[in-house]
This record gives sequence, structure tokens and C-alpha cells, in this order.
Amino acid sequence: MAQASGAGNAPKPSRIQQKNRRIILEAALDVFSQHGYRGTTLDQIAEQAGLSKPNILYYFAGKEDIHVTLLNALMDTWLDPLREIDPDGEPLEEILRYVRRKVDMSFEFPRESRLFANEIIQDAPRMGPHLERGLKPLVDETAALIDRWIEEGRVAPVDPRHLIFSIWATTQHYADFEAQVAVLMEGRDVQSGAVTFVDTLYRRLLTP
Amino acid sequence: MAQASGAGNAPKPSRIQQKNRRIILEAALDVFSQHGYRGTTLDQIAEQAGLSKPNILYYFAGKEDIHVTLLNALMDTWLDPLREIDPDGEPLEEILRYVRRKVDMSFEFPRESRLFANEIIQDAPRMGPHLERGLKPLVDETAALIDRWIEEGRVAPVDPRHLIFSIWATTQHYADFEAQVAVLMEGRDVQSGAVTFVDTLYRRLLTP
DNA sequence: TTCGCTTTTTACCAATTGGTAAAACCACGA
DNA sequence: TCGTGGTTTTACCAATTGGTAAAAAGCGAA
Repeated sequence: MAQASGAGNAPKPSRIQQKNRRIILEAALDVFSQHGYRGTTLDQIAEQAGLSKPNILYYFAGKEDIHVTLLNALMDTWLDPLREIDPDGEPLEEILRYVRRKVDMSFEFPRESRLFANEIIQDAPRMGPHLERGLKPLVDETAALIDRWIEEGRVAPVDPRHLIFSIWATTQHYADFEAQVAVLMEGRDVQSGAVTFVDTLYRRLLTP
Repeated sequence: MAQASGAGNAPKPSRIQQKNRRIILEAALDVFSQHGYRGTTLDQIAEQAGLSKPNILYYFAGKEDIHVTLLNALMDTWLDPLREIDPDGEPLEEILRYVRRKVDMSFEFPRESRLFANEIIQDAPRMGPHLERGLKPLVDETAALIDRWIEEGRVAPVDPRHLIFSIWATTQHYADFEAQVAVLMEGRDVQSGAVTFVDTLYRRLLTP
């Protein structure tokens, strides 16, 4: 028994441990993002990973451990675009670049989007700390920045928090509700239309 | 055995049947919208309804029957606002009225919003027919109407389908991701800010 | 009051699911 | 070659879950 899952202990994970943990997390992302936490079984993850169930439990303490580990690992990358808004850049350009990155991510990483969506829709039972201590400060900071830009007259006045919500909503919609979008857009090129639309949407909203 | 759940037979449901079916569906809406289909147990529904599990199975053929019945029953009301867009009305006014109704519904009926969101996020396994035969024609029709308005120069040119997606996304976000919104808006009056924001958003986008 | 129907409860099941114990397997340095 | 550690498999559980059988309880009309 030489697992590494708790905090504090670092018994240098072997090559094979790293590899199998990656494989398991990749498989878990597939399954959790499609069926949600309760809808996912260890057997499904095991099959997707090509490992036996007890073998998976050799690498992770349990189903919840896998889920939480996944949430932790992905949260950072998921929020990166927001961090990369440059306070010294041209406001409209910075925000539109953020929007562009978000819509691109929806098409490139739909599983990640759905993983978080599933969790939040069901009251975020395993994400409380993340929201409070990770997301909130970042959003507060960004909202303050946008408020400054508004005061300087460089973007049109809107509530920055609702602006952020709407950017998340419009962009992640393409990943989270893909089943619906696919039916209603049958055949059409969804991605390019989405990119154009959201750019127009926020350009018109924010141009002073 | 005198249930009515299949199609074709109508052995006049008794008063008590109507009442208990209503109670069960109300309880099921609570639970399904919060935990999704697989995350919901019959015991949870039974407890919420104040009935025993076998008693619930006296009124419905099974868990899936309850879920499908709920989806059927709510789909119509959920789509009503879209149907009520008046082709002969003032375009901008009609669309903004639709947006307003949608955002109001998010705050008034968050459970309904989450019920559908949960289902669609997980690939809409029980909603295929609804999307194809119910939603799609309605969206096609509305998109055609908006295209006409655009040709007449009465609203600014945007892809009508992406416009509809964004209206759904921005408004339903307040219901579906309420857990996140609540953390990030701590204390603030969410609803009035949301109403103002989405009105501004679509007014600026669509004003020719 | 009694008959006959609907409704509800009690007592179960079989399948699934998260998880464990312990044996077997494997790699590799002494 | 033999240990010795990490790794994987086999064989299980106990709890949960959707669902059923059948008895019991209500209840309205005759």
C-alpha cells in the first residue's frame, strides 16, 4: 500500500502509478461528464480505463476521490482564460479575446465543461470550497477591473458579474447542451457560427 | 388494477388517482431536478410525496414512466413563451418580451429548467422525440420569422438560431447554475440585475 | 351490513454497486 | 536464483435499488 492521495505524504509515485492514475482520470472524465456523479459507476470507469475495478481502487481511495481529484486537476486550466485578461490591455479587445477563448474551449473540451455543469446543476456538493476560495476571488477581481474600465468610459456600462455569467452561459451552452444544439442545427457548421455570433453579441453590448 | 398510463385506454381516473398522481409528479419534479434521473431513487420520491414506494408503483409503471410523464407534461408550458412571439408585432419588442418571460421563468420555475438541463446535458436519452418532433419545428419556424424581420431591416442581422441559443443560455443560467450564481452574487439582488442585463444585452444586439 | 372494488401496506427479491481480503503475479536487484 | 516490493486478479460482501406478490384496509352502493 503506497498510494498517494491524501495531502502531506509524497512517497514519490512510480512511473506506472503516474501512468495508471492518468488513464483512470481520463476514463473518469469521459464517464462523469456524460452521466454525472451518481450516474457513474466504478465498473463503467474501469471498463473505459481497461482496468479491473479493484485495480482502480488500488490507485484511488474510492469513487469520490476520483471525482474530487478530477475537479481539482481541471479547475485551474478551466479558469486560466479568465486569469489572462490583461488589466493593461485594450478593454474591448481583452474581453472579446476572453469570449473567443471560452467558445473555443467549449468545442475543444466539452467534457470538462459538462463535468462542471453536472456538478453545479446538482448543487455543487463537492465544489463548495472551489467556488468560495478559488472562483469567487477571481470573479471579484475581474468584476472590479471591468468596473474600472466602465468608469473610464472605455466599455459601455453593464453589471460586470452578469456580463461574466452571460459569457459563461452563451459559450458553455454549446458544450453542455450539445445534444439539443445538434438536433436544432442539423448539418450546419455550429462552431464558426457560434464564434461569429458571440463576437457580435459582446462587441455591440460593450462598445461605448 | 385500473391504472391509466399507456395510450388509448381512458378508464376515467378517479379523484384520488388524479390527486395522488399530481402529488407524485410534484415530488418527482423536486427530486429529479435536483439529482438527475440516475441520481434519483424511488425511495426519495416516495418520501418527498409522503407515500410508500409500492404505492407509487401502483400509480406509475416505474421510475422511467414518472420521468417521461413529467417531461411530457412540462414541455408544453416550457415552450409556450416561444409560441407566443407575435409575427405581426413589433420585432424588437416581441423578442425582448420573450427574453423577459424567459428570465422570469428561470426565477419562478427553476426546477423545470433544471429538469430539462439535467436531461439534455446527459445526452437527452429520454427526450429524443421531443426535440425532433416538438422543439425543432418550433425553432425552425421562429428562426424563419426572425430572418424575415432581418430582411425587412427591422432587427439587426444575426444568426437567428444562435440568437435563440444565447437567450436560452443566458436566462436559464440563473436557474441551472444557481449554486454558482448564489456564491458569486452573495447578498446582491440577482433577479432585478438579471432582468436589466439581458434587456440591455439583446436591445443593443438587435437594434438595427 | 355486506359485497366488491380501489387503494395501501407488508414482506420480499434479484440485480447492481461501492468496496474489501487475500491470494497470485510480476519486475528486478542482491 | 531467490526474495521483496509493487501491482493485479479472484472471490467475495453488505447496502442499495427498482420492482413484485399478496395480504390487508378502505370505502361506496345495494
